Amino acid sequence: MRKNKVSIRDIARECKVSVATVSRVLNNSDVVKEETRNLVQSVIDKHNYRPNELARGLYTQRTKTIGVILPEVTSHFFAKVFIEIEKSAIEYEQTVFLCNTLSDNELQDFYTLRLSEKQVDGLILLGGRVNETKTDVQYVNLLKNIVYPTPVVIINGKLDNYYDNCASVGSDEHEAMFQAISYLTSLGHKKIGFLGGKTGIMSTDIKLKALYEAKSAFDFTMKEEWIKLSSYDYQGGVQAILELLQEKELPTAIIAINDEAAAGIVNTCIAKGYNVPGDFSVLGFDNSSISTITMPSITTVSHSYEKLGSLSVEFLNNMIDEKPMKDVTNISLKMHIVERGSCTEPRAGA
Amino acid sequence: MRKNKVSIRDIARECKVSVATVSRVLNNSDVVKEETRNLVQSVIDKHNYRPNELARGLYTQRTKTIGVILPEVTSHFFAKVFIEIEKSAIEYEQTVFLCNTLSDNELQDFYTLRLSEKQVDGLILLGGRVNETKTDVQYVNLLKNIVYPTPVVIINGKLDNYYDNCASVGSDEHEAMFQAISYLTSLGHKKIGFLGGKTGIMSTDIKLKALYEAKSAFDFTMKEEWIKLSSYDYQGGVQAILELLQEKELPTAIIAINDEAAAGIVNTCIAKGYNVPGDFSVLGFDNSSISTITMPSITTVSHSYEKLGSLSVEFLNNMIDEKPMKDVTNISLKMHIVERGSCTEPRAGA
DNA sequence: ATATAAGATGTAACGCGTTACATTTGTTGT
DNA sequence: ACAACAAATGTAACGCGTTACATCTTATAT
Repeated sequence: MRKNKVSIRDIARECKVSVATVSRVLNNSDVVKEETRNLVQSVIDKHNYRPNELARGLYTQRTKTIGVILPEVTSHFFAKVFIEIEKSAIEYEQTVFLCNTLSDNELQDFYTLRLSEKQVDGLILLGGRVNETKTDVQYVNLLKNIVYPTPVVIINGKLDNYYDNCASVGSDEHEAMFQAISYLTSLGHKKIGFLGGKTGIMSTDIKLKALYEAKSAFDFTMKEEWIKLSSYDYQGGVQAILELLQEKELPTAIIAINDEAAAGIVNTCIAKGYNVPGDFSVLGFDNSSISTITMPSITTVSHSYEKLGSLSVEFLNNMIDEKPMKDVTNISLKMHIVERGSCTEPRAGA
Repeated sequence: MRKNKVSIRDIARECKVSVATVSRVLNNSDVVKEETRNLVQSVIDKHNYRPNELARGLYTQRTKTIGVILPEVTSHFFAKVFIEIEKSAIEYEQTVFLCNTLSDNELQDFYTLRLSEKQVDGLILLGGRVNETKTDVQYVNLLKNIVYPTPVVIINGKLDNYYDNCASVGSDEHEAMFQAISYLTSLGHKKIGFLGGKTGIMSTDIKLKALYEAKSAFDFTMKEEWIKLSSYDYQGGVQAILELLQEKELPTAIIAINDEAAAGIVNTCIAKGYNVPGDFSVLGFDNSSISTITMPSITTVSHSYEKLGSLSVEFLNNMIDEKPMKDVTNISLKMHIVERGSCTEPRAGA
């Protein structure tokens, strides 16, 4: 096997000291004599020597590496969370593998396995097959059999009844929906519709549930015909609003499953000659970049991205270091409204 | 040091064979007797044993891992290229570290170092401090001193005069600009402006240069007052078009530095009561997701994302495997126009 | 039946940094 | 000057998979 760059033994030889001493210098052990340390350090610098993290990890059983598995970074939501995860990971001196499953189960299995073989210290799962509505048994078994005991954090999901070493962090979309309705009713809206999304997917189910529950807490009407499900993207919004516009009676405010759908709704309304927010106030979710570029820009309920990232990394590292997590292994973060241009009071008499 | 999961020695012991034999089974060596292979495989399956990639990499000097360093995955362009890189990497059985520099030089240095310590087989640099217009000497020295001889691929940049083991892949933005102008003049436009971007940044400089050069090849006029530089984002587009609208004479077609700026231009024009594409045809670059959601949607010059990703990974792996690269170590890919709604022939008499 | 080749498996060194433990050097006390 | 202890450094095993080389079986040839 061909020899790699300079190794710790090369440095030791040149300094006429043992590898242990060089290692001590590398790890800032305080037992090394100042003089020796200087000598060793100078040789290290001279050769630009950097310890091989593979060898180090092999012995210490710690790679300072974590894996993140999510559907697609091209989605703004995932990209934002990822960036925050990375920012936090850096504080723990960790580097992160990013794996995009493209919503393909096989690919998710494959990456999970790969990351495990690469001895990641922990795994963060995002938007995958484990959420509050459903748990993919097959995938959970993979985790149990192969990745255990590597700690796992689920973002917007829950797993602790199935996997020992895990925690979860998520946004409280139920409460967020209440905030949304509170906001719209306080503007004076009494007729609220809901567009986009798909049943069976967590964030749709949660929001719909909250919508029904909110009826007793706030003063508004919400008819079945004002709920049009479709999908999570721009086209989903377009399709849903087109269906809604068929109805004889219409709501004055529309809550969209997310900002992409909201953008489709806003643009379609305008194309059809309606005024937003004049005829319809449109409220989105997620605070995606798209929400700032439509005309009007979209008022939205935002995740606490930074907290989402930092808490998941913190939880993960608590588990990695086997620190007691107390009772808090599952946290729901509050979302918050970001006011922009797509919501106002309803037109008088509407 | 506490013992990790099952190791190859555990498997060997249970099978009463040597570790070499187990290793042979793992690597599908054909010298193992069928019977032995079955025995070993059954024990491997029984324990869900997976070889430790750290140990494997330590010996083989190959981690099957590559690093990608870019400014920010939240930018759609980078996210799209990244996804394509990952898709190709999987074919080489490689997993990828993603590092976001947030355009911070120190962070870029830090990650470069980290990836090198982690013994990545190769590095892909994207949108960083090495491009065709400028080369950050300090960073290049870091590469030379620390990461060498690890191969490096630069996307949209060039480095081969400075670093031995490198290649580059990029989009031919010069030619793309000619395509853009050819397209607009063929629609009948004779007055073309250019908005957004910033001199000193490669893609602006290249496009401007092409714009001037195109004057002799196509029949159109382009006045200095129709060039308004600003930045690469939505706001940059807004700002540039507002400045342009101050001029007494206006172009009929506008080329934007990218789709984000184009979106700002389109929305601002509409807000100011102009019609797009009626009063102004607006042409963007990059084929970002934003180009499909404005009204009208934006006609754009797209990168060949898939090729950008696959070629950079292919080049990288050629270098990793020390395959001869022939003369081709720098490739410029053709861009192509994606027609959407923001360009038509100019209004009669304009 | 014996030599020779081919097939199968084992042995041990290797890649490289870390650390428990052993050994050497230096210091303080009397 | 020598014990007793502290400080500094060295030795070697370890983490774990791979592979060159050695050894042992079994098959083919004569």
